[in-house]
Amino acid sequence: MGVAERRAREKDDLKKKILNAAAELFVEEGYESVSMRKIAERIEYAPSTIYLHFRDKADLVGSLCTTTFAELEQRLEEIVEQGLAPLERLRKSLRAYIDFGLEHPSHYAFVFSTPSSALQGVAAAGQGPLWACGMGSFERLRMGMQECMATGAIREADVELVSQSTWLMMHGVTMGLVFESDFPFLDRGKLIEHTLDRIINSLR
Amino acid sequence: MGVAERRAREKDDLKKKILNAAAELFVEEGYESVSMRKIAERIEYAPSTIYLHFRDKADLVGSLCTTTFAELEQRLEEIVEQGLAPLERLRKSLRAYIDFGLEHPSHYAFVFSTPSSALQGVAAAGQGPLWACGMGSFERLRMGMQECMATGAIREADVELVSQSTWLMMHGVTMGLVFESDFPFLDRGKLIEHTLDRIINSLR
Amino acid sequence: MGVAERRAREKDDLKKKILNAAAELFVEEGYESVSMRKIAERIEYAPSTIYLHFRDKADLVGSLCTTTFAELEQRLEEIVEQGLAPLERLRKSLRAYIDFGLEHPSHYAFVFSTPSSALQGVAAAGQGPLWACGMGSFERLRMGMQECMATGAIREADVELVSQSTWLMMHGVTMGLVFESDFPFLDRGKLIEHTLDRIINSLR
Amino acid sequence: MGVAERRAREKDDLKKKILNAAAELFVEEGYESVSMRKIAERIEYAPSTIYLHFRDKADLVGSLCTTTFAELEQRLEEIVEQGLAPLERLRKSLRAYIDFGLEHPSHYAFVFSTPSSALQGVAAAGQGPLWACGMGSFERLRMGMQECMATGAIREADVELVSQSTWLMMHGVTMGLVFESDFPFLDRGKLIEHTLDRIINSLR
DNA sequence: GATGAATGAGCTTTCATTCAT
DNA sequence: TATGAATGAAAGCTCATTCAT
Repeated sequence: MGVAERRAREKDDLKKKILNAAAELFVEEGYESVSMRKIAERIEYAPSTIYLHFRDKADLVGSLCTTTFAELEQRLEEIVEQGLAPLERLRKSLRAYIDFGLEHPSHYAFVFSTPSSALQGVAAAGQGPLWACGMGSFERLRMGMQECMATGAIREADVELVSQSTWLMMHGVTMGLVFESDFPFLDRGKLIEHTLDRIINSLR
Repeated sequence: MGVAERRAREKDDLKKKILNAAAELFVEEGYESVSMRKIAERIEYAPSTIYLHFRDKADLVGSLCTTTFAELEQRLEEIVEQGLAPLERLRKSLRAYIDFGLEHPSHYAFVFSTPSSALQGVAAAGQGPLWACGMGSFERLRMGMQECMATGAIREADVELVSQSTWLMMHGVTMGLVFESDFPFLDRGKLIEHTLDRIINSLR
Repeated sequence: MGVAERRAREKDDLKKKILNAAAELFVEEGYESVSMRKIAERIEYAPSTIYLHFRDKADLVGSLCTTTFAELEQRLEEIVEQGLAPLERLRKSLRAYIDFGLEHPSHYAFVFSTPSSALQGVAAAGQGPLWACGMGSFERLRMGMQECMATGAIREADVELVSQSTWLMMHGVTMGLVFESDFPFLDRGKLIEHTLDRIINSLR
Repeated sequence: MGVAERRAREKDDLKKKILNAAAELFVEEGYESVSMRKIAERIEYAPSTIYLHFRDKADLVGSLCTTTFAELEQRLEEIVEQGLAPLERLRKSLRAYIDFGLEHPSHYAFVFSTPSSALQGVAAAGQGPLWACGMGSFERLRMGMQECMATGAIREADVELVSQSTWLMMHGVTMGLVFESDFPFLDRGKLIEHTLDRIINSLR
């Protein structure tokens, strides 16, 4: 039994290793130029080994997104559980979103900068468009927004409109910092806080 | 002399033809699905002919981006020439930026979501990172911002900080709308205007 | 002892199970589309288990052919035992040969249309060329022929020549019907009987 | 112009070289284990070069059959033009059929021993089942048969039945000699003539 | 005796690129 | 200036096989 458990754990470890290598490569080199071979090379396994853990490339990519955003959702969940005031909770969530992106630049960039046309197979393989796996998190944003309005923390407005608009701006911050990493940005922390201020303030 | 001129003109014509064909394919199918072969086919020349005008694919694509972003700069230039009030001019410029992105989604996405490491050639070919071809436009944004502060149209602040922050948000709107084209966004026009309101208001 | 016996029986059982599964797949999909994996799947064992019973794929397929052609020989044997008149016995044997081919098309085709060079293993594995497993049956044909001549049922002639010639024609009927299964043949039964008439008559 | 002609000739030569290499390999190793790579290797070209001459594997295989049987048909045509007596012409044609097979064992064997299941692509690619390209020759056999009956050279009978039956036997001789090349056949020439005697005699 | 993990060789095909003409 | 022929590298994926457990 101990043996079976260890095996299962090892198997899972390798799966994660593959996912991480894939995410890194996707961002370093762009989705299209990442091959199963390169992933295998990076983890120093034979290409065919990957197929023991993922049905095909689409399956791998699908898993990548799912696992990635599951983690984001969990972080947001944790913030909710802290029982903060609505506006503070909103701000913390936004900040967590950006931080998540900066900590997982590969995953974030992959999900949001892979043209869906390049991923027909992935969608076909199962879960619809890539961004779909981020919907849970978006849902949370919308709820936070609603709550803020309900408690008067921010101005009343079309929740959906405000949420989408907010996400777009947040997305810009994350993508910009993740991708244009060699752009001469000012101190990132300051830049993020300043932008959060603007985003939040424009809600009042 | 007349002969030499005609030749030069013809040479230039073909170069433009190639760029146009590439741009079309680029828009229709995205960077990775554009092949030298397809470009050649579309203009009814042999693939090898392209190499008489461009060192390689990266060179071609690089030219494409430069040319295209030159257009953005020109649009912003035209807005400047309209002699509007600073704030109005700023807003028009921002809107023009987004519109430009939506009209050239492939180019925009390519410039801002292609990791430089995926393009051995483009950078090597000369002009540094891809986003560099957008620097002229960023410059204009900064100038507009400065002018608004100078005339009191917006609050005084660190121009660079405010400009970078603004660009990040603008970038989010553009990238979001360009990339997640099947996300159930509300009416795009309304969404853009609403977000512009927020961005501008948060400057006051 | 009882234990050892049971084990031996079980081992043999699995071997047969493997052969049966292989034969089924063989018939359903043809030699090249049969993979060790598919065989293993069908009997619900791990692929590697097969290697405990057969040296390699060639060995497995070799066994398959041997086993199957042993059945042909047995059928011919049974006909001999029926104690018919020589000519009638000859005809029945010929018919049995064709029927056997039509009932085991994959095996028949495999044995007679697999170039030995494609099977490094089978020959190396032991019994020489694939067709060798049909030699026993050919032997019987020759004996039947001889008997017919001895009893005056057919014209005297070079037994070997007549036997080889007969086999060639028989082989054509079998292979033709087996392989060109979508050729618009007339009623197969009639076609076979007519051809048998010609083959037999040309012996008189 | 001379240049263009030479080029066209060279191109054709290479195409034929590819086809020959393919045919050889198909028979030496069996259809399924022949790869584009192996074909390329044999003619000492890069695999990708083949694709300059054939759209894909199915196209190559299709061409192989077409060209092969075109030659057979032409040989039969030449015999018709010799203006022989019907029965003699029939016999000569049958002999030509066998000789053709023995001279092009690779092509013959390929056409008649490649399971259609292995060739879905080929059929899809165009000309239906592989044997279809031999129909022209079969047609000629039927016509010869009819003529023999009309002139009383052979017994009256169902032309289609007799033709199919004859082809089956002929096919056996050809396939047997081509494929079981290491079987201890008697002198091939004698064996063929003897069998032809039997086939022809059984028509009277 | 049986297995799961892993591998290496192989497959068809596409692509950017070169070079003699 | 323009081309056609050719190439080498790479892609995703499958398979027979091995080996430690």
